[in-house]
Parts: sequence; C-alpha cells; structure tokens
Amino acid sequence: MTTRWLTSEEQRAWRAYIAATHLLEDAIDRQLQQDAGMPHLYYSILANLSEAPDRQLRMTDLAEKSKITRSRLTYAVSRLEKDGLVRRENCKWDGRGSIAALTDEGMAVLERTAPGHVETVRASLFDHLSKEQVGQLEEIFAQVAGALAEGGSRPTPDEVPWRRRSTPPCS
Amino acid sequence: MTTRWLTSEEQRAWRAYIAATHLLEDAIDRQLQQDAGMPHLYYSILANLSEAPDRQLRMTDLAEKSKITRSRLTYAVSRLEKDGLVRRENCKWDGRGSIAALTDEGMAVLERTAPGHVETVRASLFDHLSKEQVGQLEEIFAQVAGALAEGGSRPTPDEVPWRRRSTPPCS
DNA sequence: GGGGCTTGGTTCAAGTTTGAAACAAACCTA
DNA sequence: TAGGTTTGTTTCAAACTTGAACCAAGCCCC
Repeated sequence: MTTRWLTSEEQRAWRAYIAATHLLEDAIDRQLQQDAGMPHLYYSILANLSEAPDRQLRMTDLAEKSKITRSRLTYAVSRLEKDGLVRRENCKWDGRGSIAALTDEGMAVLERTAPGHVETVRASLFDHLSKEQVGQLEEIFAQVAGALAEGGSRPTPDEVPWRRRSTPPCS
Repeated sequence: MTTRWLTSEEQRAWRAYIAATHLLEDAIDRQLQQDAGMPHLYYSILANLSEAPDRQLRMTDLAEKSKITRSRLTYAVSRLEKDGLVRRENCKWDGRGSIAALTDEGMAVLERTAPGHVETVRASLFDHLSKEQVGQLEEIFAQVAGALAEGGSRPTPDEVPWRRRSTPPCS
C-alpha cells in the first residue's frame, strides 16, 4: 500500500499546529512555574479536582480527565501531596482504589493563581483569534479528541461494566 | 484590574484543544517510539535537518526551527549522534558555532519511518477534519505561532544584525 | 589591543516522564 | 471457596527536560 502523503495544505497546517503548540505550552509553563511553582499539567490536575464533587476523584478518573497515564499521575499527585495541595485517601467502597482530594490550601493556591493563568491563555491564544475562530477551534479539537478517545485504548464509560465507575453502584 | 475570565465558548475550545493535544502527542509518540525508537521531537529534528541545505544546520537555527531550547537540543543531538543518525561538526566561519548534520544512516531511518509517521498523523488528525477545517487549523495556528514567536524572547531574523544569521555574511 | 559586553553552545543537578513489572484487592467460575 | 483472571495503583530504572551557571569566541570601543 502506497503512502498517503500530506498535501501541502495539510503540511502547512500540521507545522503551524506543532510550532504554535510548542510555543504555547512553553509560555504557559513558564508563567505557571513563575507564579504557582508548578507546570501546567499539575495546575490542571488541581483544576480538575476543584470541579469534582467534594473536590476529589479516584486516581483513574483523574488520569482519564487529565488525559495522562496513571503512572504519570501517581508521580504528580505525590509531589502535590508533598506540597500540601492534595491529600490521598483510601477509597471506601473499593479496597484497591485511592482517592486524590484537593486540600483547602490547594484550593487557595488555585484561586490565587487562576487570574494570572487565564490572562496568559488569553494573551497567548484567544487574543489572536476571532470569535468565529474560537468556534472552529472547538469543533476541530472536539472531533479529534472524541475520535482519539474511543479509538485509543481507553474505553468510554458506556462500554464498561458498573464496577469500573467511580461512584459506588448503590448510592 | 479585574480578570477577563474565559467565556464558556472559550473554555470549551481550550479544554478540547488541551485534551486533543495530549491524546495526539501520545499517539504519535507511541507510534514513533515503536517504529523509529525515538520520540516525536527527535524525529522532527531529523526531519528539519533533512530539509536544510546540505542537510545540516547550526544548533541555534535548529533549535529555533524546532521551537525548543538550546539545552534541550544539545541533549537530543547527543543522543542522535550516539545512535549515528547525526554528526556534529565545527562551524567554519564562527569559532563558537557547532553544526548538526544528518548522516546517511539518519536519512535512511527517516525514509524508512516517514510513511508510518504520516499515516499516524493522518489517522489521528486529518482523517477527522474536512478540507475547510484544515484551512482553519492552519490559519488559527499560523496566527498564534506568529504572535508568540515575535512576542516571545526569540527575535525574528529581520530584527537581528547579520552576525546572528546562520550563513556567513559574505557568501 | 585589552577590558567589557554579547552570543553560541554545553554542563550540571534537580525535576519529570516513560513503560514495564510488581502488588494487592476484587471478581469469576467451577 | 480455591484458583485464575482482571482491575486499580504504585514502583523502579532509564530516558528526557528544565533553567541556571559556565565557558569560550566574537564584537565594541576607547
């Protein structure tokens, strides 16, 4: 089977995307490292926790939400725990499970640093986009994320038996 | 000054972008690690070299093209050199400079693995996009990359004196 | 032509990521 | 209910990244 090479439009799009993504992540990481003392990934782990019920999630669910491997999450949570921003608890209804919970201090850090982070995201990305382009951006990447999420090895919630869920079946 | 929070459209776009980008880089890294024994960044360093005149570039120019720091590049090139895919040479007209050149073996690896890489990029990204969306993707990220490149600490070629250039001034 | 600044590149230690292997609890099935 | 499988999580070593510090070579200018 002969290779379906990229057209020159696709090449240009791909290169622009890669370049911008590197620059963007650099800018965001630099700002968060400065102001919050942690890289972007760690910040979004805190953010994910802050939006969960009771500000806590099982490790696997948190990894799924953050789109990272469990082992990477284990390391990150250990660091955040050492900093006092997250607390680890045992899962009540599943002896194997462990739960990461945002501490009050973690919540405080998040609240203190959120404005600066949002400002950076704006200055780096949205300030350069029209309202229309924001819509296009969302549609494009929602499609891609959707496709990669099911195509990948991570099953969708609907495909798995109840015991895979994060909440106990009878509550 | 009060924070300009993200609108809900912007939030959705941002999250979709982050999620898709994580999944995409994972997929591509996994494939390249499998088939070429190196992560995506290292592959693109080889690709950048393969397109340069004489298949060689000065370290700083290569770092610029790859959108990474010089120290990260130093490490990467050392590894690639150890694998025999890249050769380091001294810059003839600037005693400080050093040059990374793609070896024949490096070129061979690139040619052998390019089809699989392109196929993955296609399967992960472009297969999910309309022709229109490819155009939108390019426009969006070309704008962003452009803005971040000049805004950032990296000056554009035009802003710098001749001695910053990679080619000797009189040749 | 010798100090003082800038630039190109590397080095080093600390931090992070990776993927495979290890473990333990839960589940299933005969 | 014992044995085998699956699932949730951590551990470990090797690889990679970061940023600051360093070194050497070019530039500037009096």
